[in-house]
Amino acid sequence: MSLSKREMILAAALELFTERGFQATSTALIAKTAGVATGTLFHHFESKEALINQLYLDIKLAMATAMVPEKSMSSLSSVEQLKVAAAVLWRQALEWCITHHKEARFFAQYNHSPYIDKQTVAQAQTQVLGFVTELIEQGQAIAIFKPLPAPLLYEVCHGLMLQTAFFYIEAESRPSETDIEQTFGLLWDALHA
Amino acid sequence: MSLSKREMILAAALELFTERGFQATSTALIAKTAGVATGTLFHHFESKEALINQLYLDIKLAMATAMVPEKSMSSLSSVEQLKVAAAVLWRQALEWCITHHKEARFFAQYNHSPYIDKQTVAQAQTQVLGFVTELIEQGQAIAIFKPLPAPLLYEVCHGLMLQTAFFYIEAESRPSETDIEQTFGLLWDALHA
Amino acid sequence: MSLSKREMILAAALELFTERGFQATSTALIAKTAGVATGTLFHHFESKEALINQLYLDIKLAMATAMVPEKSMSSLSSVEQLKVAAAVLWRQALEWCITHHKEARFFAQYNHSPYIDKQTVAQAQTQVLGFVTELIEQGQAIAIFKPLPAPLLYEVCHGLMLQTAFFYIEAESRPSETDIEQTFGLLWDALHA
Amino acid sequence: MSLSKREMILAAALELFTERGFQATSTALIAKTAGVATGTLFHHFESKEALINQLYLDIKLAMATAMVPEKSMSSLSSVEQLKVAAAVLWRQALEWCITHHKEARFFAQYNHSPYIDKQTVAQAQTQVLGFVTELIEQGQAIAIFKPLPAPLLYEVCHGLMLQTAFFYIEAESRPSETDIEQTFGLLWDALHA
DNA sequence: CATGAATGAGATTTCATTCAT
DNA sequence: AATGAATGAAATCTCATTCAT
Repeated sequence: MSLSKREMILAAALELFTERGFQATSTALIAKTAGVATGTLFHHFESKEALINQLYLDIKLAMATAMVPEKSMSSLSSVEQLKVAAAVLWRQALEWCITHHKEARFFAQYNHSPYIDKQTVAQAQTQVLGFVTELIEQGQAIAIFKPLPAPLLYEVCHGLMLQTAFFYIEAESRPSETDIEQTFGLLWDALHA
Repeated sequence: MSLSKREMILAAALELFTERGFQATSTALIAKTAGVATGTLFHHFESKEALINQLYLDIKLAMATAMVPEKSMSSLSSVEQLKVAAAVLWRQALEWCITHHKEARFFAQYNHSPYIDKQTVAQAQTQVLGFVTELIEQGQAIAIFKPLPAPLLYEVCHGLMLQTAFFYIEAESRPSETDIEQTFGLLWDALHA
Repeated sequence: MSLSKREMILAAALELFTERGFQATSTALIAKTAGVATGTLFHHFESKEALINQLYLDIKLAMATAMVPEKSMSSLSSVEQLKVAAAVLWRQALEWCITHHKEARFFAQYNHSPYIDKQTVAQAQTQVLGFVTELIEQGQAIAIFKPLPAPLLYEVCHGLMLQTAFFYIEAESRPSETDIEQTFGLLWDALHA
Repeated sequence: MSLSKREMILAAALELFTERGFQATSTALIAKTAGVATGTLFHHFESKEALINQLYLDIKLAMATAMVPEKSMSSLSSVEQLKVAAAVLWRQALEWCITHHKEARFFAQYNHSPYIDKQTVAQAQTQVLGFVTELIEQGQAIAIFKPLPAPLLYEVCHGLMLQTAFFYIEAESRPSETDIEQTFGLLWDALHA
């Protein structure tokens, strides 16, 4: 068996939650799809909600791993450096979303859903995607980003990226090179002081 | 009684859906909160889903009424005119959201929820908030907005506004005059070619 | 329909709880036996526990009604009066138990069970069977009963009666006149100073 | 490790069964509390029911050992001898219950519970506590005890003792010397012809 | 002896909706 | 229009027990 039962449950849940929604997916169906007994699901996850929260963290982590910059964001001191770093993150995020259809749809649907604990969201924001906040604060430090609250700008970045990715996924098309540059412009211009 | 039973049901549903979520709110609780019998709810609305869709339309309409410009957007030909018109819409929308707490939370939660029919969303977008799309197309016509797909830009406008409003609501604070201008900048700069 | 659905549920629950035990009786079986839908049970009783507590109170009340003395116990001043009153209660209680098989078994099984709230037991003891406590205190007032705590003596009365009734029920026999007198002796002699 | 795993399982079961009830205590919880794996419990006991029956027997045996008279009860021929012997048993039983809190609660709860086999109860009554029945029959032989069925009187002894012990345990107090004598009077007077 | 992941039948409870009054 | 008792399918979660390691 290449995947552990736990992993098969998570995979089945991702598939079903994005295609049918959280409430419309029964735990029995998840278990059946994963090829395990219903009890097994509850052996690995305390509840259906615990399962979706774990899924959220796992996916955020996978996305962050795909985006993660090699150098710390706190050493960027020129506008050019910052813009290049931001553009790289934007491209990585968009491309990951496009090659990870289900995961992107999952975010689009569950990013602000009541099923995900605020605690889980906060954990993802600070621990997993902390480098985005770092970049924002760095940009504000050298006064090229608008002096709005950093958490608001973080949400703006996140929201714009997801909206853009979701737009192409829904349209079942892919952004061209130009689209990527243009849509990055949405973000950069929005942030720029 | 100043409010009809139908109106009391809608008010109770708004309160409960935003505070507890759609699924966590039973029709029995809505009826009890509204002070009517369970059967009465189904006299006025065909189903629980019909109820939330009606609520969505009602609220969108109320918000649009508060924002609605006096002149058509299609007659704007200069950058200045467009920017002023857009700024007015931004301010009106934000202020309405801040004085209509529950309604704003409702949008933040249900704007992309599976409980709202795509048909209802489309109806709101074209009939009720058509002037926003008009403004976007006008701006693209005179080449001051980025030449990205108009529906994508519509979503960007909507998303940024809700995110901003929700940020202040969650923080239980109010945006200052400067905040309003600065956050409008997020939108305007994002759109600007 | 001679019995309301609520009453049919209570009757079915009494039958099944005494024959199969609380845990071994599913709510589905109770509903089926009562000839109603499962949901109906939960329309009338908040939970399975609420059902058994209600049953407990109902039965206690029925037993008390069968035993209830015409005069207040607090006016008994001579030993003879007290003994006669006590003997009458003993006989009434035993006879009620013998003509109410199921109910008596129910008490024997659930009187000190964890499924019955302490609150429910207390309510039965003070409100429903208060006259027993009255008799005990009256006997202590004229110093013919042992000066032990009244609640302890109440438990002794109750326990001896149930044990005796249960003994005959289990043996599937009935106490003779002499048995009733002799067993009353167990109680009276125990209490007597 | 001073206690074998088997003993730790029994100790955990006693604790949990008395505090939470038989059904509300899962085998997984017993194992966890005992610090062993779930499977281990089933190596030592065939089933959850076998476990509680073993516990019942162990505790009955421990109590009997603490009460056990040095001489056989069948050689008592005078009222005085009998009364002294009975009083000793009463005191021993009460004191054991008071210094063995959990065990006493266990009896109060499970003495007539459906989880304990009738066979187990019978075994305890004849083999372990046979001397009580012996004493009763001896008293009836010399006509100082009421001529009621011996098993009924055995139940009366047992019931009165447990009720008394439980009363003090619940009240979190201890019986004084006088209380012990007075409560022994409850039993002796009840039995006395 | 010991482990603990896996099982799957079964339990309680919920809830949108209907309909006789 | 208004009521609220009744429905019964379906959902989540539990748990005693097994067995491969």
